[in-house]
Amino acid sequence: MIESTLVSVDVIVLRFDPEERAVLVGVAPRAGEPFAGALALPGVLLGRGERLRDASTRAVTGKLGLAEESVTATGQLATFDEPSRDPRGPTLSIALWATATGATGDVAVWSRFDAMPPLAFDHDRIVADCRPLLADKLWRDVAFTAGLLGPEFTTAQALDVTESLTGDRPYPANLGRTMDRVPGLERTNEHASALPKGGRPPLVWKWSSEAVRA
Amino acid sequence: MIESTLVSVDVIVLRFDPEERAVLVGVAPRAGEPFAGALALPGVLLGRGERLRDASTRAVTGKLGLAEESVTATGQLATFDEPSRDPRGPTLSIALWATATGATGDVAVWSRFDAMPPLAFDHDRIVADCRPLLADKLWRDVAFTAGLLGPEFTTAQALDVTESLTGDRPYPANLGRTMDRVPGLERTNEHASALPKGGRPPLVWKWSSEAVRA
DNA sequence: GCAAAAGTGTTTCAGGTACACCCATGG
DNA sequence: CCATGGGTGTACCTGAAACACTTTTGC
Repeated sequence: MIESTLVSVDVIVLRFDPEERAVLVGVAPRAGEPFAGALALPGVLLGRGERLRDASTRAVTGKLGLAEESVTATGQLATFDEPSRDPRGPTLSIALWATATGATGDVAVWSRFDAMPPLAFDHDRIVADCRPLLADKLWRDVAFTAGLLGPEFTTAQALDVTESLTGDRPYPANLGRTMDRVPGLERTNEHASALPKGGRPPLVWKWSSEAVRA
Repeated sequence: MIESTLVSVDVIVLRFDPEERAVLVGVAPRAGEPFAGALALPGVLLGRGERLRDASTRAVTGKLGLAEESVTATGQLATFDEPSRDPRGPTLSIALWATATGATGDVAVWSRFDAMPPLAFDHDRIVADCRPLLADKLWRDVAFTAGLLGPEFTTAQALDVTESLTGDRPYPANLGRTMDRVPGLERTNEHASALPKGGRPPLVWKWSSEAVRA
C-alpha cells in the first residue's frame, strides 16, 4: 500500500471594491510555522471525503474571517505538484477561485492584482499562473462574473473590474456590447447616481431571474 | 489532525491510428475489485511526494502495457471530487491527458471517442467532461498536438485528427491555414505516397528543430 | 478520361477595435 | 457653459467559414 499524498486547497479570493474601483485578492498572515506571520493565500488540508467546495469555504471563513454567506461562487483553477513547495513535506495544492461580496473580514489583507505583496510557499507563482485563467473567465463564466459583481452593477463598475483583471480598460461602448452577449445579463432603464466629480450617470445592469436560479 | 484524502490519477491516453484514420482512447479491463473485468481509464493512486507526470507514466505503462518511451506528452485536465465516485471510499481523481505513438500495448483496448464503451467508476463522465478540453488543445497546445501527430505527418492525417476530436471535418484549405499559424510547424516539399483509392498525395508537415527542443 | 482527394484563390461574414460624435450630470 | 464621463453609431481590420476551381494521383 502506497502512502497517500497530502492535499491542500488554496483559494484565490476575489472581491470587487467599489471605493477602490478595483478587484482585490484576499490574503492573511499565517498563524503558525512555517512562514509564521508571512502573508499567504487562505488554504486548508483537504479532509477525507471532503468536497473541494467545502474545503474552500472552510479556508475562506477560517483564514480570512469572512462569513460563509459572503462567498458567492467558487471553481477550479489548476493543481500544483512540486514536491518541495511545502517545507513540511510533499503536498499537492489544488488552486481554486472564490468570489466574495460585502464584509471584508477581520484578518484579511486585500491587495490589487498588480500590487500583490510577496506570499509564503509558492503562492506568488500560483497567483501569477492563475491570473490569466481568471481574466479569461470574466464575461464568459457567468457564475464567476455574477459572483464578482453581485446581482446589480453599473457600466462604470464593469469597466473597473475588466481593467483590474485584464490590465487595460476597454472602450465603454465595446464593453456594453460584450455584456449584451452575456447570457442572463440585461440592461435596465435605471441610472446610478452620478459620481461627485460629475459626468453622466452610468446604466444599471441586472441578472435575469433565470440566470440567478442556475 | 485531519485524515488525508486518497488521490488517484486517471489518464486519458490518446493515440492516432493512421489505419483507422481516427484518434483512439486507451482503456483496459480492471484486474481486481471493484469493477473487476470492466473497462476503465488507466489510473493509479498518487504516491507520497510523487509528481503527477510520474504517476501518469506509471498508470500508462502498468495498466495499458505501453512502453515508457511511447508516451510523448502529458498535461492536466481537471479534478473530480464526488465522494461516492469510488465504492471503496472517498477518492479524489485528477484527470490528465497523455499522448502515445507506436506500439498499442498488450492489454489496452482502443476505442474511438464517439464510440466509447461503458467504463467503470465515473470514467464515462470524466471522458465526456474532458473531451471539449482536449478538442480545444488541438493546434493551440503545441506539446499536445506534436505528441499526438508525431514529428512528421500529412494534411490528410491532420484532417482525420481534427475530425476525431472536434466532431466535424474542416475544409483542407482552411486547416492548412490554421496549421500555418501554429508556431514551430512547417510545410515541407515532400508528398506522401498516395492512398490506394487514388487521389492527390498530401503534403508532409514537420516540426521545426526549435519546436522539438522545447 | 474519370473518380477521388488535396491544394489555391476568392468571397463573405462575424467579432473585435478604434474613434467621432451625442447626452447627462456637477460645478 | 465647460469639464467629466457614459452611450450611440459607424468605419475598419482581422480571422474564420464556405466554395468554385485547379492539380495530381489510381484505375
